[in-house]
Amino acid sequence: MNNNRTVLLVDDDKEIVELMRDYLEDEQFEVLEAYNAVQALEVLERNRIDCMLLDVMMPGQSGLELCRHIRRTQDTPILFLSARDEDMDKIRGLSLGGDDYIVKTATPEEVVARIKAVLRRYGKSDTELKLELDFGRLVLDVKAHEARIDGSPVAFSPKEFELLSLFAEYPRQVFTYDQLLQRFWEGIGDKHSVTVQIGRIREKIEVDHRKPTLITNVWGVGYRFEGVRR
Amino acid sequence: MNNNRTVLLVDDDKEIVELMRDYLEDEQFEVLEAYNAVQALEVLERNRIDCMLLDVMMPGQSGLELCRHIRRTQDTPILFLSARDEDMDKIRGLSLGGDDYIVKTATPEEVVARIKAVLRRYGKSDTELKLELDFGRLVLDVKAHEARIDGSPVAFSPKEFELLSLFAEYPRQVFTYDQLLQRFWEGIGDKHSVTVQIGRIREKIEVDHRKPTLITNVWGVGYRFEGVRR
DNA sequence: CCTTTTGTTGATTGTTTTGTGACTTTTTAA
DNA sequence: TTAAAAAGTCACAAAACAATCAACAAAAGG
Repeated sequence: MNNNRTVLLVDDDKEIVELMRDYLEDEQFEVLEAYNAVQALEVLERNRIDCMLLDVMMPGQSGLELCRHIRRTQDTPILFLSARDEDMDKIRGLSLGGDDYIVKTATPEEVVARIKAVLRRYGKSDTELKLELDFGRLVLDVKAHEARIDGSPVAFSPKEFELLSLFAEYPRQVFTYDQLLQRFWEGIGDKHSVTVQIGRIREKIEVDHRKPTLITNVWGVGYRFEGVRR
Repeated sequence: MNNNRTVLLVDDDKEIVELMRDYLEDEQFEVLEAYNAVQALEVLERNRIDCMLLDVMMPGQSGLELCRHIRRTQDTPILFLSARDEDMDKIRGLSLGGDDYIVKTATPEEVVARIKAVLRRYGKSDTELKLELDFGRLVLDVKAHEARIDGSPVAFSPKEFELLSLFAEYPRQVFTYDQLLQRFWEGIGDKHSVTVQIGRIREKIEVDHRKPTLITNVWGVGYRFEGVRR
């Protein structure tokens, strides 16, 4: 009897599947495979899985449809795998609190780390989730809606705090202007608004806000949070 | 004489109740059952329970109403059982630190584990044992429904006292307008009511009610109690 | 039945936030 | 090296928000 966590890999690229399987099995995961949506559904009928790694852009848009189907029938965390950032909007519409998404350029180590993170988060309840995000100099107390720099509280506006929380929840992940606009400006708005908002956050959290090290800009793409959880 | 923990199961689906009862009795829990809100209230009148497992979506919205009633009369940890994620907002408004939330796809083993976790957490907290909340200048005697400022009793209206007690029980935690409306105004009502009520409490507990230090506002979010337990 | 207490609503005032435009600086690539 | 594009800064005005006072309605108590 195997008591390990089971992960279902769904990707039409066999090489990727095999690569990921090796990594995951090294980490004591039980791995199931599927190369298209139909196969995935078959596997899902016969097996109980803990988490699914899903390529969104398989032939025939079927990745998204598969996801929709799963969302209707069960509540399994999904890790979306996507080559392009543009699909993000669609994915966001389908994803739930336990989900995550990864760009294909990510290393297998990163993917494994994300899967572990998702499972850790999912197994726990809302109340059990760690609510203090500690990055050393910067600490976010989500429950108290408070940010502290070097121990002392610093006031953030609602939008600032929401933005910062999102960044802090997903360190080292790039958020594009479009993603941020979608999420915090209802899709309508100017890149400029993002820039200004980021600037205001930086003023408060950076040592030298002219040379930001905590929220860095990825030229032509967006922003990334560089903090490391303690 | 049975010295075990007592769990009340409330769900209109008898199968689920029976399934859960078997699992819980295997784990040496004392189990009480109810198939609707009315029955649940009857059971609650006659028995002391340690924890309640409550289906939120029973016929007639009665799950949430039942919860509201319990929250007004006693402080028992509730494990919310819900089929969908959408109910989360309402639940969050009613739940407290000790509570938890489970989706219906969870296995019985998971549910049992969660119940144990909730009881472990709940049993530890000494907040429940002490009936006097002492913040120095302000002392709340929750049982006696009495508040004292600098030793002398001050009159609070029922709503004022309930609000203040909630804040005092969970210092530094932000309560949003929505959460407060859910809990004290049956979900219907105006933000304004909250503001005014807070204003009246502040008049009584703050040194300078123009510059509140005990109940502070978190812009665009809600209120937070800043007192420190002695 | 009247008085008192308690809760809600409206109007007003003062404060905080936030998007925008003008302008500067940095980065990239030719 | 330079020009174009992207990012950053700053200040200002409009919009959103909170606090307060006062008036009103509803409930409770005698």
